[in-house]
Amino acid sequence: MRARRLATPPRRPRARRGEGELLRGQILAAAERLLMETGDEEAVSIRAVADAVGVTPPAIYLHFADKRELILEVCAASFAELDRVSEEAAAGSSDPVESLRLRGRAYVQFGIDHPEQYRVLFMRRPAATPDDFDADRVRTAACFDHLVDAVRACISAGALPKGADPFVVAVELWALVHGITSLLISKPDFPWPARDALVDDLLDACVRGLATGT
Amino acid sequence: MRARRLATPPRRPRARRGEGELLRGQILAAAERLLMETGDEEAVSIRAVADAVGVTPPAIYLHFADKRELILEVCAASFAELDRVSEEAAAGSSDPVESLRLRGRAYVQFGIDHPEQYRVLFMRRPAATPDDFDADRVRTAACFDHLVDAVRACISAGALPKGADPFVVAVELWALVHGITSLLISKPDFPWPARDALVDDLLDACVRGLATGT
DNA sequence: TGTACATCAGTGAACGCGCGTTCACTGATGTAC
DNA sequence: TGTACATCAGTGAACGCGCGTTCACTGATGTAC
Repeated sequence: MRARRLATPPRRPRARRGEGELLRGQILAAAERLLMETGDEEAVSIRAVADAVGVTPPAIYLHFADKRELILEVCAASFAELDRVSEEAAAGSSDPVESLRLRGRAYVQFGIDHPEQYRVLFMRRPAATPDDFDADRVRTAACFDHLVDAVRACISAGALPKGADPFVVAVELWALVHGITSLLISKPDFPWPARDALVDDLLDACVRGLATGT
Repeated sequence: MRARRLATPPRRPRARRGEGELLRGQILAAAERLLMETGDEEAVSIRAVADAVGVTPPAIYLHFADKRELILEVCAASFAELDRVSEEAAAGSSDPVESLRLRGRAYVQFGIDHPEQYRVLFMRRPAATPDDFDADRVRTAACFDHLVDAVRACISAGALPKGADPFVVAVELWALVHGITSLLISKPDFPWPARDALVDDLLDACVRGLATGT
């Protein structure tokens, strides 16, 4: 999809001296807003962001080295947000398995609410440059670690076998909720069963199955 | 990623009269090969395909209305291939649960072997036009129906409860293997546990859990 | 057996597009004296 | 209190790129007479 250009983009008044950093925040906000509104990473071009802020394209380069850096920063914010809503939801119950359910639901809900961010975070081709990879890995791990902790809590509570590897179980649960989330995003017209029930049923079945495993 | 252009693309000899259809097949083959080699849908441009075949870009339009139609046809072939390898693998055991395991493994293996095709089929933004959607839905369903049948076999064999809805269970199992497959593709550098064991464990846990469900 | 002709299978050049990025510049604003 | 000046926060125009697609054409090939 190509971006539509405004005939006369409204011009933002130039920042006063010492307030140049204001633009940086506005660029990030505009980039995220474009991602939400267009639902298309391709539409978030340097020119489109500049238009949205009311500034000329070269002004972007006063605050970001290149396009990669801009997108990366937007992703970092989304990662933080996903981690935040997951933690918040998980705090909704003191029962570790119920907490895991809530966490799973929140994860899927984040994907539904921010499909293009989710796509960039988890469904994109891995970046070509090592720099991107490092940043990606660190952030994935940060978010993932909380899930591993949640699995440990289930093991401690006896809902999962004492001998279970928390990391492996976390990977399995991640794959599970990611599978639901990404399919909902990619195939919105498929006749899906009720979403929350799907998440709950599958998580429950998995936890039960792992609990009774060989 | 931008495609590199060859300085002097080798020229394909013109087909003889009545053999114009040969080019169609060569175009499809080249498009699929480009998808495999570059691992990037963006690299499969009309010009790149034409270069690969040894023909000029307008020649493509003698056989395909536009780019969309060309990509769609490549996808259809991949869908058929995925269905074929799944069925073949599933035939490897007469035990319905073991058969399901084999099917799951084959599905994941297909994704690993054809990451860019898998991405186009299952991880892409849903197409904007109704035409694309229809074709997509039909093909998804064709492949999906075999999974529903496999679930029915498990129910008949008593491995899953008599009251289970085969469609819902199939959706859950699809989400499960898709989750593993798509994460392996998107995050190849994540420290994944052994792949086949992951698929088997998760599928088994899920089937056990569903069997002992409320 | 020869030749005019229709057709098939393409070619070559160009269209307008949006993209990321660079470069030389400008004009308002605060500050030193 | 006034003014020269450095600096900050941008602008305007252009670069070369690859893209999908269109259009007028051409040259080999088979066929009808």
